Amino acid sequence: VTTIADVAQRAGVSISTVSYVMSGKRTISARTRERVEQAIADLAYRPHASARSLASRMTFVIGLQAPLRTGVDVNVVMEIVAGVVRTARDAEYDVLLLTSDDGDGLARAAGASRVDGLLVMDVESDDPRLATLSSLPVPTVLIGVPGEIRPGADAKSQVACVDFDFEAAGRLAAHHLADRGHRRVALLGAPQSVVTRHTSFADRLGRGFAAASAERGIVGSIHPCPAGPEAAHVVDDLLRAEPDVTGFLIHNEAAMPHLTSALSRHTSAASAGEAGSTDVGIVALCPAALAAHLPGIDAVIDIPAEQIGTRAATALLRLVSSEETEQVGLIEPQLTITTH
Amino acid sequence: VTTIADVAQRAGVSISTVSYVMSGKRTISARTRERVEQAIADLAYRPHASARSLASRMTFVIGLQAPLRTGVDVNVVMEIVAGVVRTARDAEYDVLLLTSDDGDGLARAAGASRVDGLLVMDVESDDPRLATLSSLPVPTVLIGVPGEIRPGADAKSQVACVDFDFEAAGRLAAHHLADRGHRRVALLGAPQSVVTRHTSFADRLGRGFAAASAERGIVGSIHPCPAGPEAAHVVDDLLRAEPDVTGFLIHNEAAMPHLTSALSRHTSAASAGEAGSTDVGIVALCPAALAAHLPGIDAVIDIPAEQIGTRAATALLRLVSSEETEQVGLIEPQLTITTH
DNA sequence: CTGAAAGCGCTAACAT
DNA sequence: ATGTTAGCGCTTTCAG
Repeated sequence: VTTIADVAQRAGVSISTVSYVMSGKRTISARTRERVEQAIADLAYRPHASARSLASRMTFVIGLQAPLRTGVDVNVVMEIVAGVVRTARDAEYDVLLLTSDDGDGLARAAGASRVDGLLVMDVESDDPRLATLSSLPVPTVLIGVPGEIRPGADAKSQVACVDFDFEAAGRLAAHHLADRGHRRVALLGAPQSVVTRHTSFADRLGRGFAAASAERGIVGSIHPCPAGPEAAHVVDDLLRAEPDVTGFLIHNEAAMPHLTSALSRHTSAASAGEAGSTDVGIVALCPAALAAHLPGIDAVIDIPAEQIGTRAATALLRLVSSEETEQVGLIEPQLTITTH
Repeated sequence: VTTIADVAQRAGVSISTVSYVMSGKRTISARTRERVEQAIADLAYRPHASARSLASRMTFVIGLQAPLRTGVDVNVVMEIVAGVVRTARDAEYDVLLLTSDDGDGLARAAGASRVDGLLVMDVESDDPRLATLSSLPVPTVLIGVPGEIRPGADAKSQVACVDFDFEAAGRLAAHHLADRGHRRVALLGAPQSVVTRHTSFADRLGRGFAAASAERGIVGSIHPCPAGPEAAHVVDDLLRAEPDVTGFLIHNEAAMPHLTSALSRHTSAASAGEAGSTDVGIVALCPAALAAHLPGIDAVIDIPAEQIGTRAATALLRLVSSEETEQVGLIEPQLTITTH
């Protein structure tokens, strides 16, 4: 409960001097600075955040709207959040956590001047929040790329966004599988609910995968997968209906272990029958750490989750300081061959 | 950027009247109230959070320190966080997200009067933060139970805490296995790092499991498990060294599928040898949703993660309003027999 | 039942 | 290089 006045008194200076030594916004003689800093330390003084923000019109807080549903992608969400928080902290910012199901959380936080900027995760291709966002009094960065925004489109009035380039990842995987000689490939992806909502990343991944398959003249199909062991049924059904599908891109954290084991089950069954003829290829799209020990995977496309958070937060902090920033920041996918 | 003065002017009343209609702290005539509310709606007025908090000395924000590491327990952490945020929102509070690796985040947030209260997750048995906490200018609730605190101990000056009763869960599981006739039981638990840190829940779970095993005259051993497929090795090694261990309590989200499949592998191998003689029992300790589809599990002890968050937040909000609250709130475990 | 006015603790002109 | 002071937008006495 010590105020700037207490510090000023103890240091024998005016309160503005104290303020200025803290902000560095004007030159202070070494001697006074020293005395003030001493007083601050002695009193363990902490400026009152609300007072500061009322006077300066800066809160040093950013809002982050995250999907706190359980199920898919928890690891990725958590790492992105961690990246955001870390980056914010490095810039002396704190993070206010909002959830996707808190309808007007964004408007509330921004309207009450509780935050200097907003980060929105879990974007959908045709996201209804987009309209609202542009009318908010603070800058916003999306983590995800809504449908209306295409890299290269005339960038006026677009909301800034940052994300992993799922479309490129889909293409990369399809090309890799085609290169390996697979003629029929399948994307085992996000749960139906995610697809139905047109969650941005699922749409983009599918689009890239389909486009590259077509381009290479191979047949690519897309199959939503539920979380947990049920995912194995999708594999079973698929391979029963279309036994000649040999290339797979799997992208579903919660189903990953079940997908790989179901696939390897089929592989060994098949090679037991006619040895050597089965040559299944599996590309996993997930955080590298998660894929590291999964058996049966031929290649991994890493989702650098924390980096996504870092990059988004960095972009937002630039906007907050009214600096320029990329309109669409896509993180390029990288495919790593797994050696067993 | 509309202020309370704008509203007052439009409604033809004084500033204080506007303030009072919003707070309900004094009786207002129906007519004035109506006009003011109309003006508020017309102008889409939002009180400035900092101004309000500077004047009222309340921020309507609580701080939540969460472990954003990836790996163990991500689902549980996320659900707890979701419970906290939801509960806070229902009471018109927002949540400031701090991370465990942000050393003085708690002191900073509290010292700068950025929050009205603090929620601390990821407590260790002998947590160094405890000393600091009691000196902070805001009330605090721990999610987890540090070693010094025992239910029933003289409750002065203790920090309030809320958690799932892991000790009781350990006991419950051991008793269940003993009831089923298992004479040697094993706890396949958290990774080594968590145990080494003396994370509160791991300590308590092990303590309860060991105590109840002793009480029932059966042999109980405890085995940390790494996340991912390596967890299977722990099972293999254990069963090679001690083939007569037949009862298992498994508690490690990230290893769960690998543990169950490793165990069932051994089970079927054994029963192939001498049919009928093998009678393995597995109790899973994890969110019920996660265990729902896992094969080979005989019983589940649910970790009601969201409820933990809800209860902790509720306790904190009571403290913030200077109401009384439980010193130690332990959520009782419940064992459910799984029917396949 | 309603107004006027004194702060809340700080920043940023405006002085010197 | 430092001090003085007018607000920032709101809550809450104090005064009708």
